Amino acid sequence: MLTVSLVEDDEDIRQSLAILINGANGFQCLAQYGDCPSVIADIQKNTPNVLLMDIGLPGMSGIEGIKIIKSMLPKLDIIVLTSHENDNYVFESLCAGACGYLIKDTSPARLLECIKEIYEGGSPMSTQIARMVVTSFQKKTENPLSPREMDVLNHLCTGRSYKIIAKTLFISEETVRRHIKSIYRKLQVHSNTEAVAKAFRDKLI
Amino acid sequence: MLTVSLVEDDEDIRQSLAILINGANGFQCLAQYGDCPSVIADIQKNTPNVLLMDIGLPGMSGIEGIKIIKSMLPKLDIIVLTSHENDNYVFESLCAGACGYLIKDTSPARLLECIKEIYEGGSPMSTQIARMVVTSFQKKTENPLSPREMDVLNHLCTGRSYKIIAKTLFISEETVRRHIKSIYRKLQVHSNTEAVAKAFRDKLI
DNA sequence: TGTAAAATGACCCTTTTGTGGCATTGTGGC
DNA sequence: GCCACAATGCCACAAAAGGGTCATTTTACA
Repeated sequence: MLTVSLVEDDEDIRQSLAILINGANGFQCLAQYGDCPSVIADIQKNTPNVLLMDIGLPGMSGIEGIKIIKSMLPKLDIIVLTSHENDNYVFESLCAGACGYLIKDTSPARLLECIKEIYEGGSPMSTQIARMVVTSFQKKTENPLSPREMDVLNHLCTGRSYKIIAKTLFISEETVRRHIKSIYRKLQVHSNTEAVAKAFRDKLI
Repeated sequence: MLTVSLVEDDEDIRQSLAILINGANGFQCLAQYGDCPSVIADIQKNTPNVLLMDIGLPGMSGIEGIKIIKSMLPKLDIIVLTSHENDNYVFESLCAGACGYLIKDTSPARLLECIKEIYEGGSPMSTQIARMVVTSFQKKTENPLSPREMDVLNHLCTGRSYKIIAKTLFISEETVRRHIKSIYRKLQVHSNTEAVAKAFRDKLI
């Protein structure tokens, strides 16, 4: 028996979901919650196989809730079920620890299938959402830095000093310094840490 | 008419795929290649809507090939079609620029569906592969750094000097220095750039 | 209640960085 | 051939960071 708990502030939707789950063969709705604090208080006593949660909740945001729940039960599979296919919500939910992301117009049959999928180690999401995720994975094709500057930047990321970088690349320390100045100008930063952080955020490395 | 080109070293498989695609309504196989150099040489003259490629190719690896092709045609949709569901291949392919990842036992009907999906802005992949991608997205739940150390690290990532961090956090510069020493010890690094790089790689921030 | 970890602060000294300006050589595109 | 840009190099000085060693207070947990 696959147990599912629900977090959803809309009474009607919550009831419908519970009926759907309890009516399906092999599924059982373990608990229902209307907000984050209640699920956080109860989830360790009543742990379901899968948690289905809305993120547009009153009070504490669902994203925050996911983070807290995940810190308590790292292995719990959480599916976000929301009405908006907004980019930020998708990324924030997945970063926070959700493993699946569905929009509310998902058909009942597909919803049950997704619950089964996540339980079996999958990550159900629409193919459009998968594209968002994959795209954010990929390195930038337009890179303002020259190949040599990338060399220097890569060495910088491993914590090497200018002196060591110079030796490694067979150039003088002054040239390393020159490349770094150029990197700072192009990335619009003013220190090595900021350059490294920007390089990671912009997916240059 | 949706045009598809193939990169696959196995003559038989390539022929079967071409027959499948040409036989389907609304699909056309534009070109076939047996290795990366040939597709790289020809793809700009004969650009398909979707490129279906194996990555276990003789000579230049498919991953390298994808990088080069993507740098020439950033908007081309590439589906990796491979026999192994190996973690590294998945990540490397997606990082290199592939938008879909299918294993070779995908049914002909599903394959056509996937080609259509990627063309329509989706990212076809199995739900297990989606899980790998999503997992690699998520922040670490075990974080060796204390909350205060995380504060300092976050400021470090924005390129702030110890002096500024001290002012912002209402502590002395010496305490900032102390936290940083502690961060270095825990992350086993010896410079600010290395700490920032490790924090990003370990998904602490 | 004791102990460990977190958070705070200080001093000293060496090394590294950031920034300013200046200059040469090669390479690819128009 | 000219121009932009990448890549190379040098000097000097102020600011920042790294690595020691020292210490106190609070908090959390067994």
